[in-house]
Amino acid sequence: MEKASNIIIIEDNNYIRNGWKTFVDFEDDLEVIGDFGSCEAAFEQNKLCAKTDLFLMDIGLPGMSGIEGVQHIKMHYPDAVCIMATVFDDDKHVFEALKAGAVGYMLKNMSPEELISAIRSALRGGSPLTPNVARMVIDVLYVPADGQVELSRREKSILEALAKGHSYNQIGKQLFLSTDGIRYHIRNIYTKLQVNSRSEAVSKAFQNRIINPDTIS
Amino acid sequence: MEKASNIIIIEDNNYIRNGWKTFVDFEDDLEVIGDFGSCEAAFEQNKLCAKTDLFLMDIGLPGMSGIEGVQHIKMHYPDAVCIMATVFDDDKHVFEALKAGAVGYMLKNMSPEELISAIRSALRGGSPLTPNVARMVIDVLYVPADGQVELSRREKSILEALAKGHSYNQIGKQLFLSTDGIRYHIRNIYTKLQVNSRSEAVSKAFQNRIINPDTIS
DNA sequence: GTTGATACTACATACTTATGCGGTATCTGC
DNA sequence: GCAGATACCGCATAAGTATGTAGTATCAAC
Repeated sequence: MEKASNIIIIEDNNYIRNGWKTFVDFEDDLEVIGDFGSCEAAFEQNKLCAKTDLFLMDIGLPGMSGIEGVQHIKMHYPDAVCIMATVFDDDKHVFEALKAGAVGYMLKNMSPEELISAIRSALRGGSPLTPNVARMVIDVLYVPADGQVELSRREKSILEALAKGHSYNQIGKQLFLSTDGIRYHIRNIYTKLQVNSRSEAVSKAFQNRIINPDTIS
Repeated sequence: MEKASNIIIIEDNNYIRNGWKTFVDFEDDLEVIGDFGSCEAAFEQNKLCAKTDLFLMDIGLPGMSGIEGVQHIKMHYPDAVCIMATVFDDDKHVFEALKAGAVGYMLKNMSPEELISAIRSALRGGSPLTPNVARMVIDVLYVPADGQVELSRREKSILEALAKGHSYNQIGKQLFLSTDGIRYHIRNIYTKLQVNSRSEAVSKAFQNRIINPDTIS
C-alpha cells in the first residue's frame, strides 16, 4: 500500500480543528501529522512542515493570517499544497487566497465527505472549489465576444514586445524589421484595438487576454 | 412547486445525447425542452432558445463549434448559462470555453449524479468545474509572493490612469496635481516596480494584479 | 529645533512615440 | 496585365516620456 499523505491542520477553533483531525485521520490514505492553532506554531516545526503534503488552514487566524501563511508555505515548502477553509466567500478573500497560492477554497459548512474528497483531489493535482467560489473565478476570465479582435501573429509578437517595454528600435532588431516597419504594424494594432497609445494597447491586450500574462518575461 | 428549469442539450453523438436527456428529464426540477446535434439546428429554434435557462453542450461539434456556440448564446440569450461537456481537458479548450462565457466545464466521463449536480449548481449561480480544470484556472491566478509590491493609493490611481492611456497632463488635471507632480509619482512607481517605461509598468500592474482589469474603462 | 521622511513643484534635455503621407515588392483574383 | 490587398520602408514633425537635479512644505520623531 502507498504511504499515507501527510497533512497539517492550522485552525484556531479547537472544536473545528479536532473535528477535521478526527475525520481526516479516519481515512487510511491520509494522516494528520500536526495540528496547530496558529501559523507561527506550525512553522516552528520546520521538519514537520517540510514533509507535509497538504496544509488545511483557516483564513482568519490570530497573528499571521491564513493568506500570509500560504505565502510562507509556497516560499518555504513549494511542493506542498494548501486548502483554505473559511466562513467567508466574498471576492476579496477568495482572490487573496488564490493569488497567494492556495489551490483549494472551501467553505466551513462543507460536509466531512466533501472535506475528504477536497483533500484527495487537491493531492491529485486538482483544485477543490465550491461552485460559488469557482464562479467568481470564472467571471474574471469571461471576455465579452465583441471585445475580441483578430491580430496577426506578427502583431501579437509586437504587442508582447510592447508590453515588455522594448522600444521600436529594439523590437525592430529582434524581428529583423526596420523601426519604421514596427511603426507600421503598431499603427495597425492601434486601429484594430481602437487605442492611440502604447500603454493603452498593452492594457487592452491584457484585458482581452490577447497576450498571455505568463509569457511576458 | 417551482417551475422546472428549461434545458437544451447540444451534442452530436446520439447515444450520449439521449443518455443525458434521459437522466436530466428524470429530475422533477429539470426539463429538457430541446436536444440537437448541432448549434445551427438549435439556434434555428429561436423562441425555444429564448426561454432556455441552461445549455448543456459539447465542445467539438460539427459546423459551428461549441465555443462559437457559447459566444452566440451569450450574445443573444445573455441570461442563459452554458455548461461545456467534453473529452478534452487541455488548457486551450478550457480557457477558450471560459473566456467565451461558459460557466461550467465538465468532462464527459462524469457520472449521471455529477451531471445533475453540475446543472443544479450552474443554475444556482455556481460554476461546476472538475478539480483538474479548476486547477488550471487557479494556476493562472497565482502570483508568486516576491512579485508583490506595496503601492500607495495615489500611485495606484496614477497607474490606472496610465493604463487608460492618459497623458501626464491629463492625469494632473484629474488629480489636481501639477504635471511634474505626476512625474514624481511615476518615478516612484517605476522604482518600486523596477521598470522604466510606461507600458512596462502597465504590463507589470496587470501581471501582479495591482490594478483590476475590470476597473479600467 | 533639527533631522529625516514624504509629497509635491519646477526646469532642462535626450529620447521615444504618434501620426500623416508617399513609396516599393509580392501575391491573388479577374 | 492590372486592380487591390498585404507587408514593409522612409521621412518629417509635434507631442509626450524618462530622468537628472534642485527647491519647498508638512509632519513626526529624537
